Amino acid sequence: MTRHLDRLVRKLESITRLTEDEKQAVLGLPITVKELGADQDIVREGDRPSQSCLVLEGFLFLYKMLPDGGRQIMSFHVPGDIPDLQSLHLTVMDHGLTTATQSSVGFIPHDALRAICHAHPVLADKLWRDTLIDAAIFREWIVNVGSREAPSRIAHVLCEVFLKLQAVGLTSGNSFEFPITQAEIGDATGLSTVHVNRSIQKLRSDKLVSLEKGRCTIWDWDGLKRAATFDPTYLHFAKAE
Amino acid sequence: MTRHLDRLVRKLESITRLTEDEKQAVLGLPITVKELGADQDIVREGDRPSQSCLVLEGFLFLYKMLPDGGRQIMSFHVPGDIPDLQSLHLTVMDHGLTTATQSSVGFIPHDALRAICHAHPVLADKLWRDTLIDAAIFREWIVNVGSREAPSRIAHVLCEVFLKLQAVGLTSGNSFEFPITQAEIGDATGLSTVHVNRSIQKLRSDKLVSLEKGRCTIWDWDGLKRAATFDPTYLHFAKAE
DNA sequence: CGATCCTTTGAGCGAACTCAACTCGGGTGG
DNA sequence: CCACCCGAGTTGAGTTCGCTCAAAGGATCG
Repeated sequence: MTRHLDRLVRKLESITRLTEDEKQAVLGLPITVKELGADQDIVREGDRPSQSCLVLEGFLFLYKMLPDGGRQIMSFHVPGDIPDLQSLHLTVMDHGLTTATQSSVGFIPHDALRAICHAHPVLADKLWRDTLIDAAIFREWIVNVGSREAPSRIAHVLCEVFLKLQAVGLTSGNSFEFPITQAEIGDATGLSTVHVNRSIQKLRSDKLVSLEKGRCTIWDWDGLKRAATFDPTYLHFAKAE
Repeated sequence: MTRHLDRLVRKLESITRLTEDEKQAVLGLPITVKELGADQDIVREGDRPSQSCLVLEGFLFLYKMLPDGGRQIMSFHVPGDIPDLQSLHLTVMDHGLTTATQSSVGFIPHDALRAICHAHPVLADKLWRDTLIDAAIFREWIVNVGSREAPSRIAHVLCEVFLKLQAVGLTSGNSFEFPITQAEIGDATGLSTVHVNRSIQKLRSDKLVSLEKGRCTIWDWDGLKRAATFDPTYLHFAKAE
């Protein structure tokens, strides 16, 4: 239990400060752990879940299906994230949540979250902050798909995932696991699979990054940031504020 | 004072239920009203505001400037909205907030908001919900700029603004004030001004909507929704849940 | 009654799309 | 053990949606 909730504590400490008391409260949350394969829906559009999902291992993403059969991915989630914490106060899911890879997730009942929030109002503010950072990421994604060229969009996603993983200690040097297919990258950036492929080749030939066998290695962080016009302010890490 | 805060009460009642007690608490918030012309920045990227802004009259939008001089608008805001409520828990602004038109706005100190949240934990949850709905709107905008064709993107924005205005009683029949320039619509949808113009002509010739002299009239709501692939679920109105 | 901002139109260009085929690697079963 | 299959990545060619550049009409206002 505690071992799993450590992931959440670490994530929260990357975006805020927790008192010892709050830390204990988080570690005391009830959690049910579940192993899932790739491409498993955790919640679907229209669901009314009574629990939220803490990522323990693997990659998840939020998405909406389009009438024409297309799919728009709206965020990637890594261990420590609670991708559907919002369902605590929004009854009906307006999007789906799926595993991109084999994953381990923990479910925390809404009742327990509500209880902890009312018992620790300042901790509630910090969970609120977490959802506000998710919102800030959505805003940045609007910029990404709305105004950047194809290679920049992809570079931006890579910068973001790298920093999110680094914040919870899941990078090794300049590289990290990134088992996301080019089709998924396309759904996240509003590009066709073919164009994603050619754009990645561009990033590769510019010696910025390599992306193969489910692993991403950043050869030139400054160059990648520049290509992405990436500014990490929107991630609102604690150490930056 | 109370007269101004009525706007906020009405907005909150469109997305949640307020007890009499909570209503009184909201109406008791301190507020400083200010009249602003068009194109006035209220907060800028990098600011650390100590108050949030309640829209009383007019249109506001959130935006980010791009290195190339471009601008991405990430949301439009109408009376009753608190576009920067998030600054309550995110120290540094990662975007700007500007008036699109002559506007009247009220400023509410963060201290007062924090106090009301800790005194009324359930009301705090409802304000949290409000920010979560904003996040849901950002998600839908990712879909909008990421996967829809030009006329659909514009139609979608019109559907959204119409329902948001209707929820606070600011539509008259099938029409509403929409004093947003085509250049701004372009910045919001990731399209060039020229292409916005041609796309609006398409919507017009399809007899869906007219858009002139700062007013939008919807001739065929179902057709417009269809063109936009608009599903209002993401707005999370109280009556729908 | 210019000045200015917004909208509209025309024409050529380019980024990204679609369709289609081929490669490569890992798994599975005969 | 190899043949096959399937999913993911890659490549080529033609097309299209939306862009840029440029300029001409309205509308509104001092």
